Amino acid sequence: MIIFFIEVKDLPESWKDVFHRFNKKATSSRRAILEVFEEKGQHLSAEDVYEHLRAKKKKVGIATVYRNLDLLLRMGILRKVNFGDGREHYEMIRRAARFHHHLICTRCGQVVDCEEMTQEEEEFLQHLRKELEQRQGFVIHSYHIYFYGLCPRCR
Amino acid sequence: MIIFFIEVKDLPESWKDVFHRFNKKATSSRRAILEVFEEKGQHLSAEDVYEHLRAKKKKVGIATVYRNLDLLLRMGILRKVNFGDGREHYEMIRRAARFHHHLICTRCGQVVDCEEMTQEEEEFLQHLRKELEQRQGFVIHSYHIYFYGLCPRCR
DNA sequence: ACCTCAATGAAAAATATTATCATTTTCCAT
DNA sequence: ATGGAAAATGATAATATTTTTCATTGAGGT
Ligand SMILES: [Mn+2]
Ligand SMILES: [Mn+2]
Ligand SMILES: [Zn+2]
Ligand SMILES: [Zn+2]
Repeated sequence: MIIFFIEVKDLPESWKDVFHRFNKKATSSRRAILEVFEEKGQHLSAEDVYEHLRAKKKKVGIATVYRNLDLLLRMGILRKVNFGDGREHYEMIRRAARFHHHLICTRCGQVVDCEEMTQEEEEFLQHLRKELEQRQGFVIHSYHIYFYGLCPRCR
Repeated sequence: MIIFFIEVKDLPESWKDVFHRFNKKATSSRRAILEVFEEKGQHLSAEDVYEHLRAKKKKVGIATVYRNLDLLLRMGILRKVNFGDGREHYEMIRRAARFHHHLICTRCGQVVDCEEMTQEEEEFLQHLRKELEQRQGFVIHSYHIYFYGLCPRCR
């Protein structure tokens, strides 16, 4: 019985292994931050994360939030997105979820994820990427497309 | 003779007309800022512009630089680009120059313009844009592709 | 259980951007 | 050209965001 209890408690936390792989400690702050992203979704600023943590009665200093957002970024767990509102936002990169772009309303700031990508689109971007790698001598790890316009309510 | 002189002096300054069209005054600060972009090229931060102005002995307050970068942005003369370095950069949108994307080295921060776009690429992006407009109900005015990776020296 | 060093919190500092307001400049009507 | 209204500017203060500092805490290996 006790063994069973331990198992179900530890199983969802393969984050522990991820941190270990990076020689980083799986601290409660780090887990709590990841939990916020898993529960509260995308496009969170440092302040957003900080507020969500407070709401959950998990006290984490704002400096620690910044430090760990940067760490998770370097670990490839988060990616940084910029919507031109003067602060950085982060979202989780899930292997499960499709890669996506962003559609931004330049009037009200609304952000929409563009998830569906056709096979054709996928191929095209791979092609463009290869071409750029050759032309510029870069190794390209990722890309990000932002579309700007007016949302249904603002147009 | 005099008429000729006036003509060649005023001709390059159709900026005057542009400002007039927007009911904005063609002040010396604004012209000086545009001159910096014409001479010093792309990817300038507010501070960069400010420094270039000082170097040219043209004294413009930093607040005025910020105000006018924003104005030129709204007028569609500049576009804002973000390379994840904590400050906003601006570059001129020239009808003459080709639209371009950016390739960013995530280690050293180097930024490369990707200018050449094939007919195929152009068509593809128009297609994607149309599709998104339908699907999301947005009107899309522009887009921007960022590629991230390692530059030849950092790879 | 102990020990070491990474991680953290609180606060100060550094950066970047925006707001305020008195003064100056532009530009339009005379 | 001159005068005047209104916009634009400069200096500075204020705000917002992110980073640094450093004493204390806690994670994880032994
Ligand atoms: Mn997203
Ligand atoms: Mn560019
Ligand atoms: Zn909108
Ligand atoms: Zn590099």
